[in-house]
Amino acid sequence: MTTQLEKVYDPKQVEDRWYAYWLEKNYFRSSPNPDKKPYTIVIPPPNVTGMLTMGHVLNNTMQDILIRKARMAGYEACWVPGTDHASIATETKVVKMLQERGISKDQLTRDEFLNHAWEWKEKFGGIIIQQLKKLGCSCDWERERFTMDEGYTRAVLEAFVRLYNKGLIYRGHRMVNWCPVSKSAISDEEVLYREVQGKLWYFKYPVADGSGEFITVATTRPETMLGDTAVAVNPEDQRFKHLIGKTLELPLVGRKIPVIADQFVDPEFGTGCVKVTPAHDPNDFAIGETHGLEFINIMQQDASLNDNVPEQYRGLTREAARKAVVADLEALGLIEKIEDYTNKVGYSERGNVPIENYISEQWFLKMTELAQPAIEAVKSGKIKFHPVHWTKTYDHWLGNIKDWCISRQLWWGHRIPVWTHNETGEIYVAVDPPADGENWTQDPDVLDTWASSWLWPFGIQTWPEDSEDLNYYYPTNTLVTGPDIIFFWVARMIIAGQEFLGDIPFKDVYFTSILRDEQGRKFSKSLGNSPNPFDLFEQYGTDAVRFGIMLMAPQGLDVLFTASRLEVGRNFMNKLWNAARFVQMNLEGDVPALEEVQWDKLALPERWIISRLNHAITNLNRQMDRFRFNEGAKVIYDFTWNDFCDWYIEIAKTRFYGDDPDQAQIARIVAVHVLKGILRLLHPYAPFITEELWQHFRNTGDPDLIVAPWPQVRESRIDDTIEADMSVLQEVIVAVRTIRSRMNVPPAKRADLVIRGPESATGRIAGHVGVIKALARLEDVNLGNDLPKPAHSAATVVGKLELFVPLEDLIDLGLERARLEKRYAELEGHLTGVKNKLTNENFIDRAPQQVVARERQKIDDFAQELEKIKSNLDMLL
RNA sequence: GGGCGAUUAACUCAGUUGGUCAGAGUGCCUCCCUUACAAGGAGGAAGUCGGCGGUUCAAAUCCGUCAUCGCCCA
Repeated sequence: MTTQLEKVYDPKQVEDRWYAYWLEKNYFRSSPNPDKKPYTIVIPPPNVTGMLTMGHVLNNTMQDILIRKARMAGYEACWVPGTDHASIATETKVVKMLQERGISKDQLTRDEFLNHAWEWKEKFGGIIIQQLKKLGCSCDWERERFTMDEGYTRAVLEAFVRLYNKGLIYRGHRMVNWCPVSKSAISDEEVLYREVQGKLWYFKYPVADGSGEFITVATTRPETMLGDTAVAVNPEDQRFKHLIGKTLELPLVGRKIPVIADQFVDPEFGTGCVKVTPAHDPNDFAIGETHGLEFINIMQQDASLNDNVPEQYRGLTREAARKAVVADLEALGLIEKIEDYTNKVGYSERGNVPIENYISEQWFLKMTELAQPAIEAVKSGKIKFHPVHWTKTYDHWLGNIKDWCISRQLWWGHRIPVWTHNETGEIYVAVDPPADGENWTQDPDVLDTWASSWLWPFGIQTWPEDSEDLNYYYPTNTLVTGPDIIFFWVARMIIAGQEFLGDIPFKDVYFTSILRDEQGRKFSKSLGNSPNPFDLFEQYGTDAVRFGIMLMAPQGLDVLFTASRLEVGRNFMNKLWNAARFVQMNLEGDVPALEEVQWDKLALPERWIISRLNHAITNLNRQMDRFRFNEGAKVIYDFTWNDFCDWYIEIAKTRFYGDDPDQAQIARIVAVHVLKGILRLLHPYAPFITEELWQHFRNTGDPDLIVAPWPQVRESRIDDTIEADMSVLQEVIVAVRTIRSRMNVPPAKRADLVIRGPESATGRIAGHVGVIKALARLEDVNLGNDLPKPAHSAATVVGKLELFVPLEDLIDLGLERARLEKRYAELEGHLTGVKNKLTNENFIDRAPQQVVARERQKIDDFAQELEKIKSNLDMLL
């Protein structure tokens, strides 16, 4: 028991101090302990260039909750942090930084560029790690990893070599998604499709037989016609059968191209004739292969036109080329019409420009075979998804998986470990370069970043070397991540775990909500609608932000985030603070543990609050076990605010200020016991304030809260009879308060109360008249079997009890009648409903006995209350 | 085109294997600066559980269908 608490909780005084203390005490540190079960989480490694967003706050708070609870519950809790190197994003930033210094990437050698990149990473990378510390994350920072660390890099290369040796990796000229900004291939998953208002241009291609006949094709991309090598029609299409096999002359280019027949062509679309550009469209690529067409690449890496087009178009951007082609065809009278057309265009996720379909030589990973164990792992329930519906999305993707393009034409990343002999052309694939390096040339490409982060759950350990850590911590327990990377990362990690370790990487996957603003728009940099977490920490306190966002994150739905909703969190922290402050004000010296008090000395309210506490522990455990972070927060909130503050503390006041020192001491013991229980339960959600308060209440020998034991449920302390009795007491108090309020009795005025009812009912509350008096602000309270209704009194019914509050001349008969009539009408409604049920023979026959009995009981209760209300109503007339 | 999800009070959400008078927070109304907290306390009003149909003794809950909104895939 140290110094008095301030009147208002001030997070700034508290947060950094405790974080530093925990670090100093090494509480986040984990090492294999054979006496404990491990509980492991690997952080979804944020981008090394990244800054903390509200999405990170949501996601990492959940991980911290899980890990802190596990630590308290006696697991060897280990949360491994780290960052990933984010090939494209980082390289883009470094290129931009160099540009600002007047350096272009082309002027630099690869090594020079990488030196700049590392320098940049050392200077700016990892800001987000510091930010996670502000959030309170209890990661084992000594285990922090970066995907381009030396050990991790070896793991990535090892994985490549193993897959290559199994024949699962191949190199080939394929059509890939090409980002003209980063001048690199990207995977299917990195392409985002957007609806674009475009045009459909109808071009006339002349038949090269001098007949003057034309074929009209429709296209959304005029500039690609410079690379056309055929026109295709459906073989069944009567309109064009006669043209199949004929030759066309491609306008502007003059190339002779055939008319071919292919089932693929949809006669309904456009004109039923399609231009075929095998080098720049995936469908046309397939047609080109079937029909042995010429593949003419007309673009350079930045999507400007190359030398395979007529001179006047060379070097034009695709946009300029489109204008030029349309204008030139127009001039030749070869445009039949132009229509408005909405289509979906693939955009590069990083470059934010339309991608090109581009043929180039790339490395691919065969996925079909690898996917099978991953499908099985989830189907069999070895890995559980929360919410479960994501399994369908997962199954569908893996069931239709295509080969993965894993090479990127970048420098920042893991360089593909393949060397070609300068003379013999021999291929060498290994983690380490060939001994006679000068005779070999290494593949210039780097691996897709996801082809390194898919190893994360074991790449952070010593893999491929075996070790105690790897064996102890793998498989990990829970992965918390966003559903937007279910394919990019989650599915691939499962594949990698099965492939390289023969075991799943984690047992549970929790998919977080996606954060949106009030209008339902995703938070994004470009919209500028994303709040800065640090402003929120400043404004509300970190605990309040953590708790508030947990409270507002629904299951499997997006979060409509508004900062003002964090007020609930702030208010709650302040409420807790003041409850603790009040308890502390009433303590005298050390408070013994609850266990040292004889149980039968505890009165109804004390037994009740302890029963409620045990309920709260049970409910919180249950909600946490099923990853209902929002429901868990609510359990703590409701128990603390409603049961503890609104009821127990108010009752404790009667003990503290009463004349029975034994009861006062018991109330102190119970209040401290419950408060410490709350602090323990809340700690994972709100680590700072709880640790601070704990230090004011800890007894000698208590550990720090972060490592204090998680509360155990004591089944024997959950007592339904006690809870039922207490709820009668509460109902009586609320009923009197309602009468007072309705009858406009001033709060300061003490009223009297007569309680009439059978001994069986009055006996249960007779010992608690003091509590009723204090909480309902009463002077005299009389209980009895056949007390008369006092004159001029308001009446109400609680169960078998009739309550009368004498109001002398204050009573407003109109108000009282209205109040009783309302209740009367309600009861009649319920009674009719129940009667209808009970006169239904089918119900009596088929519903379970208990249900029927319950309805019979209800009919009695309603009828009795109705009777009492009616008689009181009659007396008013 | 295929799939997934949502629709419950003015707003944001709970509602477990179908069975108390459908709940909470915010907001709203009334009263109160009562010796923990006005970031508070007490009380109150507020719902055709998206529509229609079905199963059942009984449906917010299960089934079908339609509507609206959102997401993913093609």
